[in-house]
Amino acid sequence: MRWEDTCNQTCSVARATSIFGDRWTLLVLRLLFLKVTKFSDIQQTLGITKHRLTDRLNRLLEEEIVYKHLYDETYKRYEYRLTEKGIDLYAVMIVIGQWGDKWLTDGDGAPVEYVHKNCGQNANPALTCSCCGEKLTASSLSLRMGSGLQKKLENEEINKFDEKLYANVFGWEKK
Amino acid sequence: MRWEDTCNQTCSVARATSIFGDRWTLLVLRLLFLKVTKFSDIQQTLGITKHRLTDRLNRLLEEEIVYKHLYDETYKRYEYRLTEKGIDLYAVMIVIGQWGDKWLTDGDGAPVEYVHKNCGQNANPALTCSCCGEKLTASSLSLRMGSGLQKKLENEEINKFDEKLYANVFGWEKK
DNA sequence: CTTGTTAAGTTCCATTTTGGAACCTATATT
DNA sequence: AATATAGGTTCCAAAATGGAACTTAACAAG
Repeated sequence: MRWEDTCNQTCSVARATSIFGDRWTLLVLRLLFLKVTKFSDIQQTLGITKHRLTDRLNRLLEEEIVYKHLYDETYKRYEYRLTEKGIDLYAVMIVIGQWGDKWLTDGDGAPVEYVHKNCGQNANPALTCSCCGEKLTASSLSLRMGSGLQKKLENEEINKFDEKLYANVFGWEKK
Repeated sequence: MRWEDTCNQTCSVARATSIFGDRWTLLVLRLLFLKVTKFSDIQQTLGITKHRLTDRLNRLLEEEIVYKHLYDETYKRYEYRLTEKGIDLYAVMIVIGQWGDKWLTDGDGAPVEYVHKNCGQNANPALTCSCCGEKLTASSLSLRMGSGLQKKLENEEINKFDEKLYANVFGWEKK
């Protein structure tokens, strides 16, 4: 499988990764959340080359993760803003940042802290179970087949890589 | 700035992204969480070439996100297992998967669901404030400087890209 | 009206990364 | 002695990336 075929996988992590799991894209998205939205500002803040940035922004436009918004009528200049789909990636940014804060700061502590506006405290965002509210850890979750996979199985839309993966996850016999 | 210099940024998202924000690495990590841990199984499940996989696994070994575990004494075969640092990335996987479930499944629903072992229900993992327990959204958080950034400022360890970024985030004047 | 400036690209070309296929090595099986 | 298998490594072509120069549309200054 070539990299560009990962978007055809059934797994949601793979499909999402096929969009932003490459060089620069996550860093661009991070800047959009931080309100660095103009082409030249993004380019200078990252030090990325212009054509690379053009490429990444076009991909995000295609995927409707960002849209162009006219911010200067006279010069016809556009900034890149997150759509609802894009804003929904905030959890991804937060969680990646939390992991970096914990494991990559050499004991200096987080460079930036998140304050929860509603309660005024350091939010210290954590993943919890929507049902019982408990904090989730890797060992507290188990997997089961969802409707998306069932439908694909019925319609035989499962490719050989999917098959190999889910054979392992759900213990199907391998040929 | 070249891609390989992103690891020198102050921002935790940038530092984390410099490790797994490239082609294949997130997909490899996902398989390790799904207990696909042998070199050839990972290679065949992804369809990645062997030397590319070798490269990615070596990087994860260097970063101490995975370690090698002897699983076959006679053949001297090793599998790749997540360290504590690696297991801590489970939140990243879950959140990326959740986003994919919501935006990339064409209405078919999630291929895989998470069951919370403790309460037996569909976990539907959500980011919440550790202080008050409320669900967090992009608009409910604000940023403030943390000790990591303060120390770097005192020691003048801020590069020009950091400076440009934090000038924007915290409203410092630009030259 | 000519020159200059700025944001946002595009083009060209060299360098780096990735993909495909063949080859290598240690261990065990036939 | 030949074959199989996991886990690589090597070689080379193809694709992605980086650096620098060029382009375009809009206006501003002299």
